[in-house]
Amino acid sequence: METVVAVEEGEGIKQESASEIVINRSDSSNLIADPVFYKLARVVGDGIYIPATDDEVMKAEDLIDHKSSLHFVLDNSQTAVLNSNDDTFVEEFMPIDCEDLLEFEDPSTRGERSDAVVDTTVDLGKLNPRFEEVTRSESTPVDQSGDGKQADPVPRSAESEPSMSTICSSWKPDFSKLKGEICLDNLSVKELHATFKATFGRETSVKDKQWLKRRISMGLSNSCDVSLTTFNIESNEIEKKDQLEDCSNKDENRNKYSFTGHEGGNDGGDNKISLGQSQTIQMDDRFSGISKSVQSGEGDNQGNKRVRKPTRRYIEEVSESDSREYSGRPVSSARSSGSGPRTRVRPVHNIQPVRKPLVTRHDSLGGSGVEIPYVSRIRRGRPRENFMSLMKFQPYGMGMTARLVKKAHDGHDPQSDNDIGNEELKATPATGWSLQPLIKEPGENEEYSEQSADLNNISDEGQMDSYADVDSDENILTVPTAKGGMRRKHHRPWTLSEVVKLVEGVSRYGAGRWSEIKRIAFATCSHRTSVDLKDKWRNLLRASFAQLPAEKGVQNSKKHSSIPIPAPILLRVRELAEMQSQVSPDLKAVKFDGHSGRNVNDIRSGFL
DNA sequence: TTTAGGG
DNA sequence: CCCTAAA
Repeated sequence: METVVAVEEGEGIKQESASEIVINRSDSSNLIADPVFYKLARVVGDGIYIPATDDEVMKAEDLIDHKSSLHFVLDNSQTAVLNSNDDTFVEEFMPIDCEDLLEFEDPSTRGERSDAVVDTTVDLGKLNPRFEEVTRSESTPVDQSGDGKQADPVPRSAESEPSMSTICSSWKPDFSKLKGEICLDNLSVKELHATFKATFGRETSVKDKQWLKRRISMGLSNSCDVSLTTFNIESNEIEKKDQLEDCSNKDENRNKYSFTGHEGGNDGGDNKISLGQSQTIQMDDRFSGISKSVQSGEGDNQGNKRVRKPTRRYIEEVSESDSREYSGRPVSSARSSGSGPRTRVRPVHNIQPVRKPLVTRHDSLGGSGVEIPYVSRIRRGRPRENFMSLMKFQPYGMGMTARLVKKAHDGHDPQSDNDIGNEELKATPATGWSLQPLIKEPGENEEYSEQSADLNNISDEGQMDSYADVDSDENILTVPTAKGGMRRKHHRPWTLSEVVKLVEGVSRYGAGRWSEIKRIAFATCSHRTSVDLKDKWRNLLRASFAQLPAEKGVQNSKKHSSIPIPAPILLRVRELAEMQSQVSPDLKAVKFDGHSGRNVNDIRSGFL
């Protein structure tokens, strides 16, 4: 039932294309759902997984299509199984206190999930490639006895999962509130690119509309912790490339991704994205920071041997090994383990820990594309709330993985690996002081936590927000822009997913409870202070009332350089504002022209 | 410390 | 985004 698609690469990471795609399919045919789990990743010499690039993902998808007409089954109730990996992951990597979340949880939805929700999972592979496989492969070599047994329908990886899903399952964003529909289908490739960028904070060169749409929809649906997201493809099949064109032609207009979910129901907020013709993707999404309660100090001992934290030594080695350029794969002690790259999978952590002492980062601000030296960060503001808890579990900043994700635009660039490396270097001073375990100094701690946060982001489909993450940190300096102006380094554009999280947060807690929202929804985003949220909300409000009337281009104003915010989001913003009486009188005038078919009141029905 | 606003 | 005032 689980299929791992891996692209293996030679050690020289740079030799990008020398990779082969390996598909291991272990099937336990007995599983009812027979869900197919695809994970796509590149395995480098050390056995380290590198997140697949967009291109790779595409290739893999094609490959999959051809090879077997696997149909992605959706039905049934194997949810737990599929999610298990994610949960496990979360358990270990996202040790955030869940209490707050629970607080808002609707009791009625609790515990219902098992029967009500059916997350059949079809991981298209692009979803969260690396974490999953890493996680599971470590404990269970693919296709081994554990999984294959009939007696045990549930993959071993599921062992420790239940708790999480139970606890947090109900905590999902309700996209139901996004009444508008996101008509990705109407967008041109170019527009899709813009949206893609807005969503993930990075660009892509993929021209495939279908792919872009899917990707974007996924990105929208899950904000940070994608690891928890599962998609359901009800149509049985995922249309592949052949269809690419068809889709664009036939369903150009009617094919829309719409968020319609219903919160109170059984699914407790599962969201569905209707793909128009025949596909329905169900997203089991939750607020970014969800995590299971992590009280046990170790949190990962019980039953999971899956993930191990990198040893300090490892980290040190890595950092020492290269101060020049990140080759893409840490030297890693892992190497010594020796078995074939494919068989031995190193814990994700190994990948990232690299706090490379590199010193520059490519900055695209202002379009000048300059290399900017990294400066040690100065802690600013408040981001620190959840850090302790985070650090507790992942002292070494495993979050790096996230960075591994290529932000590469589309993977064509042979150098992408390097680029990534550079980005990763970012906050680490050349001195390497950051190597020391957390608990050092405020600044450092923060960094670690940020990394953790990054992890979450990545998980989803691989790389959303990766760009943003990289960019974050404390680059307080200003950067020269092409135009000659000086721009603040700090500004990190809001990604669509962040916006969505914000909106969700406001819907739950209400505008004004910024700190709450920050804590919960942005727990994993160390940047974005409550003030930032507030400011962003202010902007959203303005934007929503300004642009809605036109209700036109979802993201047309290209001139505004800033990321376009999809109309549906703005709509939601407006609704929330209205219901919360945040609307200023003058703006109100505009709003009553009757668009919203839905009553604003039900927006929060499940909450407050 | 967190909010609300102004810059 | 930043800064500041007010709570």
